[in-house]
Amino acid sequence: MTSEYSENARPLRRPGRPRSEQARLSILGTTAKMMEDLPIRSITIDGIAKAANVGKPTIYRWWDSKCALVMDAFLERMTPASPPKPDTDITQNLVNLLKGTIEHLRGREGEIVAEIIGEGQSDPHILEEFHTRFFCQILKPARQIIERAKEIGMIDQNLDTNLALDILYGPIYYRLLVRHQPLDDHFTQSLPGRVVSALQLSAS
Amino acid sequence: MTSEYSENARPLRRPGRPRSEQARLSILGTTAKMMEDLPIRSITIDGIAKAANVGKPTIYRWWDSKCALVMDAFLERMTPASPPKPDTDITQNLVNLLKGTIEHLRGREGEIVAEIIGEGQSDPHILEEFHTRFFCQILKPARQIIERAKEIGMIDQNLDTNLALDILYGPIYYRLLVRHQPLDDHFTQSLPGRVVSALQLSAS
Amino acid sequence: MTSEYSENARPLRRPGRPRSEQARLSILGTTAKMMEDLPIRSITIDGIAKAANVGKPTIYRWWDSKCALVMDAFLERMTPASPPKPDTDITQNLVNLLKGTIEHLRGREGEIVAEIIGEGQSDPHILEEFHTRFFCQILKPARQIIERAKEIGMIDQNLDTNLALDILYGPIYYRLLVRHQPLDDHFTQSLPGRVVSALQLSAS
Amino acid sequence: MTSEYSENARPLRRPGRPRSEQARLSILGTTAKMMEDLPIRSITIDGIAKAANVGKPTIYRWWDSKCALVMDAFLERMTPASPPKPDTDITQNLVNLLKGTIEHLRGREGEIVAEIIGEGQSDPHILEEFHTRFFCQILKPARQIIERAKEIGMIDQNLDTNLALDILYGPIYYRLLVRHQPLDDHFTQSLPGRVVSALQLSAS
DNA sequence: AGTTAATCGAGACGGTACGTCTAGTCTTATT
DNA sequence: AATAAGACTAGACGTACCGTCTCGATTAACT
Repeated sequence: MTSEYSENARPLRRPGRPRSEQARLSILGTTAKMMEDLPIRSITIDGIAKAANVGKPTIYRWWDSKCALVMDAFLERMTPASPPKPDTDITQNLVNLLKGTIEHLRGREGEIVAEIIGEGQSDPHILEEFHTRFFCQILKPARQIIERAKEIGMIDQNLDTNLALDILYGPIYYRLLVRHQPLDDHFTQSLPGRVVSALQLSAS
Repeated sequence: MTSEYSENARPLRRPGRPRSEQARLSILGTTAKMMEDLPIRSITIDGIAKAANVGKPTIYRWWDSKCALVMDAFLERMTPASPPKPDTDITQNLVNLLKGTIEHLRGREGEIVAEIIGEGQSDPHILEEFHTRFFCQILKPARQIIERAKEIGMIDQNLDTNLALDILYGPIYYRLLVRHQPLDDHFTQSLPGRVVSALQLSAS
Repeated sequence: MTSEYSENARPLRRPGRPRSEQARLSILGTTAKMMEDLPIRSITIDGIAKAANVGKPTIYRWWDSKCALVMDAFLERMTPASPPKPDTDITQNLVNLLKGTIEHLRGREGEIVAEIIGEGQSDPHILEEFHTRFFCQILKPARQIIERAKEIGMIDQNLDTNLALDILYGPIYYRLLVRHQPLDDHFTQSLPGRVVSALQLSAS
Repeated sequence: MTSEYSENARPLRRPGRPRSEQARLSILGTTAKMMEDLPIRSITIDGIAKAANVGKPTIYRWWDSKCALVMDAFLERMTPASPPKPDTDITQNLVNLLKGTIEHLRGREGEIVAEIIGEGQSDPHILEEFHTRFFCQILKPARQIIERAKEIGMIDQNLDTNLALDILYGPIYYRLLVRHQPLDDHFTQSLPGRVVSALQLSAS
C-alpha cells in the first residue's frame, strides 16, 4: 500500500536539468513559421537552429529528423476535428464533411500535408505517425458516422469501415498528391455526392 | 539551289560528336538496377556516374535532375497498358482494370511509383511529366471505356470523366501513398465493385 | 540555545554542503587511469565526468581546464625527486642524475610529460604551473649540486645556474619532444658525460 | 626505344580536372596570414575555408588535418638555411650558427615552431614531417661542419653527429618549448660557447 | 586529310547541409 | 552551498552530394 502510494507520489521526474519548454516552443514556432513560407525540402536543421537561437544538438535530442520536427510543428497547430453534428441526415452529414475537407486542403495547409506525405515515402516512421496523429483525427467524425450507420442498418454491416473511408477520401488525396486536377469548386460540388452514394445507404 | 537542297537534306544534325547512345543506355540501365534495390532517396548522381562508368556532366547534359532520370528509367521499362477488351460487359471491364491496377501496384513497382510521386511533391515538373507519361498511359483504357459508356448513354453525360477516374482510382493511390492499409486481397475483392457502382451505370 | 551551541561548536565550517573529497579523488583517479591508456588529446571532460560518476560542473568548479586537471592528476602521482647523495664526486653525481632522468622519461611517463608540454604551447598557464611543480622539483638536486660546486669554486662563479641546467637537460627534452632520435641506451651512455664536461668543472 | 621516348614524353598527368593551383595558394596564403595573428589552436578549417573563398572539401582533399596545413604554410614561407661559410674557423662558425638560430626563434616564428611541435605531441605524423622538412634543413649547415670536423680529426670520430647536434641545439629548443627562461641576449651570448666546447674540438 | 565542334571520361571546384562531438554554462532536486 | 544529473548555447568537426568547371581524348561531319 504504502509503496504504491509513494510510487504514485514520485513525480516521475528524471534527475538533471529538465528540458527547456522555452527551447521546445522556440523550435516548433520557428519551424512552423518557416513552413508558411518555404517548401519543406528547403528547410534545414541548421536554419531552424540559427533562427530559433538554439543549438543543433538540442533539436536532435528531441526529434529524429527534420521531417519529424516539421510534422510535429504542423500537428501542434492543427485545429482539432470538430465532432459531427448529431441530428442531421447521415448522407448530408458525410457530404458536408467531405466538402469541408476539400476546402481545408486548398491553400498552404494542403500543400504541407502533401509535402509531409511526400517525405514520408522515404521514411515509414513519418508516415505511420502522420497517420495516427493526422488522419485518425481528421477522419474520426466520418468514421463515427459510418459506424453509427452500420449499427442502425443504413449501411451494409459487411462494409469495412476503412474501405468506406478510402472510397470517400481517396479521390481527394489522390488529387492533392498527383495534382493532375485542382481541388476546385466543381470538384467540391460533384465528388461528395458520388462517393457517398457508393456506400449505398438505404433510406433509414 | 544546292544549299537549299542540302539544307533540306540536313537531318537536323548538329555538328560535333554525336551523343553516345551507349552512355545513355548505360546510365538508364544502371539507374534502373539501382532502383530495384535502393530507395530513390539514397540513389545519388555521383553513385550512378561511378557505377555506369560515365562522367557526371554526361548525366546532367541529358537529364535535369536525379528524379527526372529515375522517372525516365522507370518509364522506359514500364509495360504499356493493354487496351480494353472490346466486347465485354462495361462494368466487368472496369472492375477488371481496377483489380489489375491494384495487383500491379503491389511489390517494388508500386513502391517506386509512390516514391516518385513523393519526390514530386517538392518538384512540380516531375509530377507533371509523371502524370502525362505514366497516369495518362495507365488510365487510357479506363478513360476510353468511360467515354464510350457516356456516348451510349450508360453513364450520365454530365459526369466529368476526370472525376470518374478519380473516384475509381483515388482509393487505390490513397492506400499506396498513405499506407494506412495494405493493398491486400480483401481490398482487391471489395473496392472495385463499390467504386464502379458509384458511377451509376444504368443497365444498357 | 542549542543552536548557539552547535554554531559555536562548528569549527571554521563554511555554510552549505562541504565539497566532497570523495568527488575530488574520484576525478583525479579516473583522470590518472585514463592517462595511462589514452593520449591526453582524446581525453574529454565529458568522458571523465561520466567515468568518475561526477557532474561536469563539479570538475569545472575545481579545475580551469582539462589540461589543468590532467597535470594535477599527473603531479599527484609523481614520485618526488630524491635528494642528491652528499658525499659523492660531483661530476659522477650529475652524470647519474642525468642517466636517471633519461631512463625515467622513457615509457608512458615521458610521453605524458611531452603531451603536457605540448598542450602547454597553447596555454601559458599550464606551462608555468608545470614548470614550478614539475621542473623545479625534478631539477632541484641538480640545481643544488651546481650551486654547491659554484660555492666551492669547482665551477665558474659567473656561470648562470639556469644556463647550466639547460645545457645538462636541454638535449634530453629536445629528444623527448622532437622525437627525431630515441632516448636509447647509447644516448644514456654518451650524453651525460659530454654535457657535464661543458660545465668545465675544474678538479677540486 | 620509341616506347622509352613516349614514356618520357607522357606528361605524367592524371585524368580529370587538374587541381587548382590558385586554390592551393589561396589556402596556404590565408593560413599563413592567420598564423601571423592567431594561435594555431584557434585557427579552424571552417575559418580558413571561408577566408580563402574555398570549399572545405578542397582543403581536406589535399591536407589531412589542420596541423598538416599549418605546417605546410609555415614551411613554404620559411627562408632556406644558408650554407656555412667555408673558410672560417670551425668553432666560430658553429657559434655563429647557434646565435643565428636563437635570434631566429625569438618572435612569432619561434612561437609557431613551438606550437607546431606542441601539436605534434598528439600526432606523430606531424612531428615526423616537421623533422624532415624543418629540422633537417635548419640543421644541415651545422651537420656539415661537424662531419667535416670529424673528417679532419678536429672532433672525435666516435662522436655521433646526431648527439653533437642535440648538445648544440637541445638547450635552445628546451627554452623555446618549456619557456622557463627567455631566449634573451644573455642566453645568446653565453650558451653557444659553452655547448660548442662540449664537443671538445682540438686545435686543428 | 585536316578542321571543327560537341561529345566523352575523369575528377577538382565552391558550396551547403549533414549529424556528431566537445566545450563550458545553467537549472533542477537533493544532501 | 555544494552535489549529481543532464539540458542548454555555441560552433567546429569531417563527410556526402550537389551542380559546374576544366582538362585531354575521341568522334564524325564538313571543308
